[in-house]
Amino acid sequence: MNSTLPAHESKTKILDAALHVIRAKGYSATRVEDVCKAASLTKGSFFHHFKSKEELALAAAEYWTSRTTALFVASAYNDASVIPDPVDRLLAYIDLRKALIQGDLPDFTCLVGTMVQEVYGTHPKLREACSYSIAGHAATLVPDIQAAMRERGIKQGKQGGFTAESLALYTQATIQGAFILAKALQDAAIAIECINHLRRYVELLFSQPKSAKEIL
Amino acid sequence: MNSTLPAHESKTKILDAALHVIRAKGYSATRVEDVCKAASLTKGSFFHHFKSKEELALAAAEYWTSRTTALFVASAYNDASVIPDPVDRLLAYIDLRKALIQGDLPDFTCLVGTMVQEVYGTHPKLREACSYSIAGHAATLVPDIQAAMRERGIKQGKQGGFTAESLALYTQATIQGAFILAKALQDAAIAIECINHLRRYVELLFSQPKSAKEIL
DNA sequence: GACACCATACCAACCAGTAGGTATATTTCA
DNA sequence: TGAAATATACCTACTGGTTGGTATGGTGTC
Repeated sequence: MNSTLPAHESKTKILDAALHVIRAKGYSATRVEDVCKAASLTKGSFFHHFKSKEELALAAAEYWTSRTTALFVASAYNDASVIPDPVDRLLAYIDLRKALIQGDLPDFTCLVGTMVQEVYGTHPKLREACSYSIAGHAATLVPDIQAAMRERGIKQGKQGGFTAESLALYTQATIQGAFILAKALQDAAIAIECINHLRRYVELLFSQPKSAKEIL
Repeated sequence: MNSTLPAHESKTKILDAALHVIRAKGYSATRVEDVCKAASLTKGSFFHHFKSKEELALAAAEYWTSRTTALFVASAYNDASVIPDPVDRLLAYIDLRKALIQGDLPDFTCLVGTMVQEVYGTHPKLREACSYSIAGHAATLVPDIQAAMRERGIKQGKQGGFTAESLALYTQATIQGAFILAKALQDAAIAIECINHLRRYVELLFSQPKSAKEIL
């Protein structure tokens, strides 16, 4: 899987173009010529680098995964030596997600979240790649959530309680949903407000160790 | 706008078919023949009832809006004479949303949430219809949220606080995002877990009037 | 001169929409 | 009343533009 380090500049240009076009129009509606035009290349070049449109989408999903992973790794939100409290690390992650909401919708929305809605029932490999991207990213939050739960004396439970994994996935669900509302209402501000609610939830969950036990 | 009461059975059959097919494959990838086949009709009949594919989608969005509105009106979750406490009404709504998650993904996911991701940048009228559906539904929650905030002494504020409208939209974002995760992970259970978190958030928000003032 | 890279020209399949027909209600009016 | 006129509902067959993918040929580079 060397597609995480694209060798050729043209291939990277195609992938970057795909990221933008697919996020703007969805997977089915993007024509490979749209991508070519956005990359300032022709179909000859495109099909030299990619066997098919679906393979492009697959590569784009992997490219997206590596790009976003690098972005979050570069940030220090989950570095315990910088932010000692796991709850603060979680909140820093949420603040980072909020800060990333800038520019036009195709610039900050999620490629795989957009694609998976169209392909989950028809393109198993693509669905798998999107799933891997989302679940993999969520998994990076689990250690901090577990540490936070341990510190605050919240135990993983099924009956009324919650697991660290489910909270991690919930953050992603909220963010994906925030993007949908932003697209529907054509307003990035609503996405930010949604993330503010997510932040408040995390604060409430981990800020009241005593009463939390009773309620949860 | 009499499309909320479709006169002809065939037209209704086409709309029902469209609801299912679009939720399964997305808007762009659904061919009108897919819809025709699902409705056991032919294209001739289809284009007799609808001018174009886009007009079908528009009608489907309106149909969806009226159908879902009727469903939630029929339920008593927001009837103050049945459930006196506004917080309990909110929680009853959330429980209802959870209970509706049954069957296959195309059966319980949201038509307009699926469509808007594909069309927000290319089909203004469709985007508008989707936006109307989501925002309109969210608006039905606002009175109960306002009542709950009033009772619990939570004031609408920008600085650190939140508005009833933003919380209403947040519930919808969470649910939409839960559907995305369910599609990605091919598992309805994850959607239910997300809604459990949403429920917990609402509980936490409105269950601690004293400490809430400090935190918020 | 061989190979990677990229362009132009082209093809075959697909698909939204049309043409034109039949059958059955519904309305009009002698 | 009942037959002609009209409108509605639905069908089969076709078309024309689109689009994913190919064939082929050129150009730079090792």
